[in-house]
Amino acid sequence: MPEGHVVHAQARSLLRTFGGHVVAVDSPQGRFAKGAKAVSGHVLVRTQAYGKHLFIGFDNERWIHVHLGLYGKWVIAKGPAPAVRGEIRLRIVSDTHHAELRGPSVCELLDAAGMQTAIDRIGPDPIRRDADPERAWNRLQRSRQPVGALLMDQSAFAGVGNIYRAEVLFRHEVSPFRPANTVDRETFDAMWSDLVVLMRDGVRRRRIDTVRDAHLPEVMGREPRVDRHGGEVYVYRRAGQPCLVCSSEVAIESMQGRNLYWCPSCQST
DNA sequence: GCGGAATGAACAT
DNA sequence: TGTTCCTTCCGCA
Repeated sequence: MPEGHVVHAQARSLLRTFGGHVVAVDSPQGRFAKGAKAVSGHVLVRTQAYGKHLFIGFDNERWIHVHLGLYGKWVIAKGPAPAVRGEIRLRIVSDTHHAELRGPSVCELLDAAGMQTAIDRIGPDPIRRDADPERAWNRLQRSRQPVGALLMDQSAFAGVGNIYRAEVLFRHEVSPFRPANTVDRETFDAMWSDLVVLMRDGVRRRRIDTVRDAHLPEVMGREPRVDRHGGEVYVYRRAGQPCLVCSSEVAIESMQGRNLYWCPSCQST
């Protein structure tokens, strides 16, 4: 159930754990049996994260492409793999460690060309050093969609999910309903730079903290309010509670099937 | 123990 | 706009 920062952290973790090692790969659940067989016994040589997409590369030029969706989960641990419990789509085992993947929305085998095709569909990712923010700016300028919807579009802002969307809009006092093409360059630049900082920080901490650095003096010194997702936030999942800055009630509304949280007072335009 | 919701996105209608 | 994928966790009996 991750946004992009978790996927990047997992990519690093998988590389640190299995990189350079021959691994046994299987699919106890059976749904990825063919793909697993194609890479099992090979060396896991690299991993890549683009937005919420994870790619695991092997020494036979094959990649496993994983997208966790809403439910997917990795468990990476030391020691031999335990007896199979539940539905394990993909399992990676080395002499010293094992990893189990459950519930992903995507787990497929790709060759180099297939991987490139997949990457081409993904927009710039603020966590990646090679991200080109101009691509995001171009999308923003050309879209009349609400900016709150465009921020969730993975071909425009890769890796941004419901929490980062809500929080970055709050931090820049932008209404989620403002048409994307009315956001000026200065505001976009500020939001992009902020996403770079917040999301990279998320990779390190493995959680989303947007209040931690107290970007607004009004919130300094307040009691931390840690959401059960494991981070400290301004508006995400705080509907009905007072805004940490102005004390108005945080609002909630469904936007394109997802719960959107914002402060109608701080983010009036 | 049960129901609902959840950091997502493709697909049908 | 609604359904589906399919897992985990939480709040509430």
